[in-house]
Parts: sequence; C-alpha cells; structure tokens
Amino acid sequence: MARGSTRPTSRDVAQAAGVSQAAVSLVLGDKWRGRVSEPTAQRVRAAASELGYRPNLAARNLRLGRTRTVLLVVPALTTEFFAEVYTGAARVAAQHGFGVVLYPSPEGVGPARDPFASAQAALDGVIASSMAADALTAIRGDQLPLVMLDSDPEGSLGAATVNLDIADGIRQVTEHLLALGHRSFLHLAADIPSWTFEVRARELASRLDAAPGTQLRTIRAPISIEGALRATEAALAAPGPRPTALVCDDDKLAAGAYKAIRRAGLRVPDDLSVTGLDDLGLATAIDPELTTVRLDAEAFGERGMRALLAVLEGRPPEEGDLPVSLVVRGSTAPPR
Amino acid sequence: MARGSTRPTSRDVAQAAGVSQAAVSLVLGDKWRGRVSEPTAQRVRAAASELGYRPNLAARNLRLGRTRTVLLVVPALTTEFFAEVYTGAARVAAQHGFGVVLYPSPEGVGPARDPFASAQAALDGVIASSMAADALTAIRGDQLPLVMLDSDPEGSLGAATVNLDIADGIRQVTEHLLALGHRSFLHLAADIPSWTFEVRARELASRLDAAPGTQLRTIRAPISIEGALRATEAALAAPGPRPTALVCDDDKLAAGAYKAIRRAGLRVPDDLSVTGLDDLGLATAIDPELTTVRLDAEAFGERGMRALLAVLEGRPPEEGDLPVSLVVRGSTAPPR
DNA sequence: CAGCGGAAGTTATACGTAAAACGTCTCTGA
DNA sequence: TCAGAGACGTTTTACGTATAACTTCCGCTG
Repeated sequence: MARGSTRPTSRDVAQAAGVSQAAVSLVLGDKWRGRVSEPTAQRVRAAASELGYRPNLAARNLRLGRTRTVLLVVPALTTEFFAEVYTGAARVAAQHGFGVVLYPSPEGVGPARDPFASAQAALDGVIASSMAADALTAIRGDQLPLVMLDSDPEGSLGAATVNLDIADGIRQVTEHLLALGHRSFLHLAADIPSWTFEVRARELASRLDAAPGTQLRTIRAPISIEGALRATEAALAAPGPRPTALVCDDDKLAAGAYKAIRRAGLRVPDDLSVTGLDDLGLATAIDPELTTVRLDAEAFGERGMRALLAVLEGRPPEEGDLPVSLVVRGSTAPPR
Repeated sequence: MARGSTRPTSRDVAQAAGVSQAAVSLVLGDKWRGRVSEPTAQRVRAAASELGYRPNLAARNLRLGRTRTVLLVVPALTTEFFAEVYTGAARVAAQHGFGVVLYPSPEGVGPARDPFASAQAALDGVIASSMAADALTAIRGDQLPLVMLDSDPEGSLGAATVNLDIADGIRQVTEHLLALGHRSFLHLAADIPSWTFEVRARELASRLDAAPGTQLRTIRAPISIEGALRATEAALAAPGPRPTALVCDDDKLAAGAYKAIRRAGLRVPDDLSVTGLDDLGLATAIDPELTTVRLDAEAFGERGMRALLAVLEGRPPEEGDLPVSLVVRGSTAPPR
C-alpha cells in the first residue's frame, strides 16, 4: 500500500510552523488562549491544513483514556426499526463528538461471538437492546457504562433503562378495537423471549380481562412474513368461531397475517380487523394500510444516547417512558 | 463513574503471573513458541482470564499503526438493502479480525458533516457507495485505501470498484416483459444522480431501441412510497394511451406505484404489469407479490470487504460484476 | 532597581502495547 | 573442552498525543 509519504503527525506540523509539538497540540486543541500568540496560532493552523493533518485517534485515545466511541447492540437490522434507532443515536453522538459502532447480534446461533472483540474498537460505553439475547451475557460481564433499551426496569441490575411505553400502545389498540365492538381477539405474538413482547401479552390480557364478554387466543410466530403467514393460516383453519380482531406484535407479523387472510378468502378489515406495532414503512405499503402503534425509533435512539452520555458524566438519565400513539388506518373496522 | 479499580493492563497480568510485560504480550499475541515455556504461558493465560484482562485497543492501534477498522459509507439505512450490505461486510470483516464502522450519509442537506470525524475512529480503509453523494468528496480527498460500491468503473480514478450487474438485471426484466407481449413501457426512475440509476435508464432504453414497435416514457420520483405514489398518479392521469408495463428502479418505488394504480381503479397485473429491483422483504409483502430483480445485498457487502482486504494486502481484488436474477412473481402478465 | 507576574513558548512525561535487542543458562557435538 | 545453538526470558524502545511543569523575556510597580 505504499502511499508515498506516511500521514503527517503533529510533529510534522510543528516543524512546518516552526514551533514545538506541544504548541500544535495546544492550538489545535483550542487551549491556546494566553499560551500562544495569535500570529503563531495562525501559522500552526495554516501548516496543519496545508499538510492535511489529521490527529491520530489511536494516540489521542491512548493519551486521554477515553475514545468517545460507544457500542450499540441490536438484535438485527432486518427491519428498519433498529436502523432508525441507530440513526437517532448516531445523530446525538455526533453532536457530542462521539461515534457509534454497531453490533447486530448474529441471527444464526453460531459460536457466540464477542461483541467487544468484533467491534474492534476501544469503547466508552454500551447501549444494548434487551432483544439481542446472545450478546447480553458478555455485555453484562463487562464493566462498561451501560444503557439498556426496552428492558425490564426491575431486572436490569442498576443499569439505566430507556423504554418505549409499549403497554400504553397496547392499551390504545385494545380500547380502539373494543370501541369498534370487537369481543373475540387473536393475538399474533412474536416467538422471542424478550421483555418488550411480554409487556404486550400481559397488557393485552389484563385489558381484556377487565372487559366483560371478551375472549383471547394467542398464537406465536417468528418475526417474519413467512412465519406469520403460516401461524395465521393454521389459526384460521382451526375449528370454532373465528376471531374478529387480530392484534399483532409488530407490523411485519401483520403483513404476514394479511397474506394468510387473503389466502383464506377473507378480507381485511371486513372479515378481520388487524393491528400492528412499529409503524414501519411497510405499514403503509400494504393494502389496506395498517392500523398500528407508531413508535418513534429515532427518538428512542436519541434518548438512549443521551442516557448514556448522562451516565458517563455521572448525571442521572432522564426518567419516563417514551410516548407512543395509535395510528388508525384502514385495517380496522367494526365486526360484521 | 468511579468504577472501583481501573481496567487491568498487560503489566498487571505480568505481575500476577510473575513475569515481564513482554512475556504477556508474547503469550497473548500467540508469538511465544520457542520463547516462553508452556507452564509459564499457562500461568500468563490464567492470570489474564483471572483478571479479566482485555488489551487496550487504543494502545495496540497506536503501536501497530493500524486499527483493523474500516468505514462503510452508505446513502442511508431507510431500506434494508444497505443494512444487509453492512451485515455482509461485517461478517467478512469479523472473520479477518476487522470491525466495520457505519457512516450513513445524512439525508437532510445540512452542513456536510465529515464522515471521518463523525466515525471518530482510526481507520484502515473505506468502502463507499457511490450513492452517498455528500460524503464522497471528503472521502476522495483522504488518502485511505478505498473501494467503491456501485460506481462507474471508468470514473473511479483507480479506486477498486465492486458492482452488481444491474444492466443484466434490466436486460432480464426487459426480455421478460417483451416475451409477455408488452410494447408500451413506463419507466419509474429514481430521482437521484447516481451511476447505478443511470445504468438502469441506459440499459432499458437501449434494449427497447433494439425491439421494434416499442415505446418508452420516463418519470422520476424520490425513492419513497409517497414520492412514487404521486409520480405514478400523475402519469396515469396523463392523456394518451396507457402503458402496459411499469419498470421501477427499485421495489420501494414499485410499492408506491401499486397504490397509485389501485387508486386509479386499475389492477396489477391485469391492467398494468409492474417490476421492481432489489427484492426486499417488501416485494413479497405487497399484493400481488412483486416480480423483481434479486440483488444479493449481503454478498455485495462481502465482496466489498474482500476487495478492501485485497487492496490492503496489495493483492488485486476479484474481477467481475455480481450476478443478479429475475424473480418472476405475480405482478407481471401479458397485456390485455 | 529589585522583583513580581503574565505572555509565549518549550521540555519532559505518561498512556499501554508489540517487538527488537539483549542476556543467561543448559545442552550438544566435534 | 569449548563453541555454538537453542530455550526462556527480560530490558528497552517507539508509536503520537495531551498536558503538567518548567523557562525565558518583558513590562510594571513599589
């Protein structure tokens, strides 16, 4: 890779400007007031930009003992949700001079890779989704400042948590469907052991318990269109009265359910009302557009990063769950 | 953040094992054969795992002058395409002890942020999509080894390029539609100046030029469901004979077109055949399932990373474009 | 005119690691 | 018997930066 000359160091800049390396560091680090004269500072800046100087981050990190880099651990990037979480986190990070490295926990259950080794970066802290199951133990073992996303506030052993108010979302969904007159519910649940999905199930069950004359059945599927299609198909083929409302743990499951419903010769929402959760782009791509719970994934990422910054500075992170809101579209209607 | 004791260094491990720091480095760096006895190596390893030692990457990077970290510059993560590119690149990277940092070029045309500063990491190389327009000039200015994705091989000034064979994909689409009997085409093009979209337009035009009795009209839209919806709606409302085949630059555009077509009271594929490009999850979520060109985004990312590794090692990167394949589903049929 | 204080620097040092260069000690073969 | 070659380490150094500690010069005050 013989790139002619190697990268210039602060010493090269110093030489070009006729000052010491320390002076360069002071000027470029913006700590020169009262230590270096204005004309000298000018010369240093000119020399730096002339040579195209970029500080060596490895050296700086070593010297300072911190890296201004954090790790974001997510379950996967197969849906845009965590991509948006990343975007939000990265935006806030950049505003504070931080970088974000991503660790999408691998889907296949291979030999559990080490998120830290694979990030290959020196880290100041970690933001981790509680859904990234296989990475969590390694993360817990490490001593880095940690913020958990969508995690049981009780079970987080002191780590800061940032949560979406999923329970309230399910409440809104349930009330919407009850108000439309639905009484027979089917819950298409994600086949993943994670707190955020437990919340959905618990909230839905308790809301319906409180509503007289309702019934609830639950089926499970992996979060994929194919998986949801199969699970829903099986449920629709089952004997007994057909439910009139299908509450899905997320939009992708709802999209799969749509297909099963069509294949069964039924229609949304006439024969079956369907709701999702996430409000991905997918929600408005399918027909009819999906009634779903809007989660602000970017705000979620921003909040996560802000919480981590707070932890790093010894401040208490913001309290309270992030609000969510029901978006009523064409997939829900009164039962026939 | 007073974490009781600070992280152990190699010197701590050395002390615990009763050897010198150099011995620790040799053992843990797997360079100890013939230099350190087996029992001593054992002691070192035991001490290291006892203390939970993790090498300080900043120090290692500084010492070695490389970081085993590369930057992946992508236009955005709003579709799963580049998320998969990342996944593929990160997988190959991990196999070689590399990490991948992501830089999604910001959508809003703000003050062009510096991808290198915002990555906040010392880098060994860069993989950049030619679609990440606003980051490209900064990247070109830097002297890092570079691999371009989806970029004009002629105009890349010596940087290695890795491309999908998009032209062949368009060829397959065109031949498929021509074989079905279509003669009147509408091209829903992405409203982004990028080589990969130019290729689509050029190939489509030249294929149809070669087919007697065909005609082609082109409309442009930003890559979003909303944008495609509006552009297609306008085109369908235009006077004159309606085209029978709609070739879209990607799946998302096709999803938007579906909605416009439905709103116009028409049906896919009876009134209008539609094709996409990407084969995102979206393609099978919509109804009817979309006939599209399958791009293997993960393989694309893998190939990009392998090319960068080759460049870093002074080897020539693999030649040849990545193959793509038409997936015929329910959105294409003979014209009425 | 001693001496003090601020401006404008410079010199020196530490961060933690990898590895080159340098010691010992023991064993072996001629 | 003695040179030479391992085996098994250790000592030392350099990577590039940030900053504490130090120097020098000058203007001013008492």
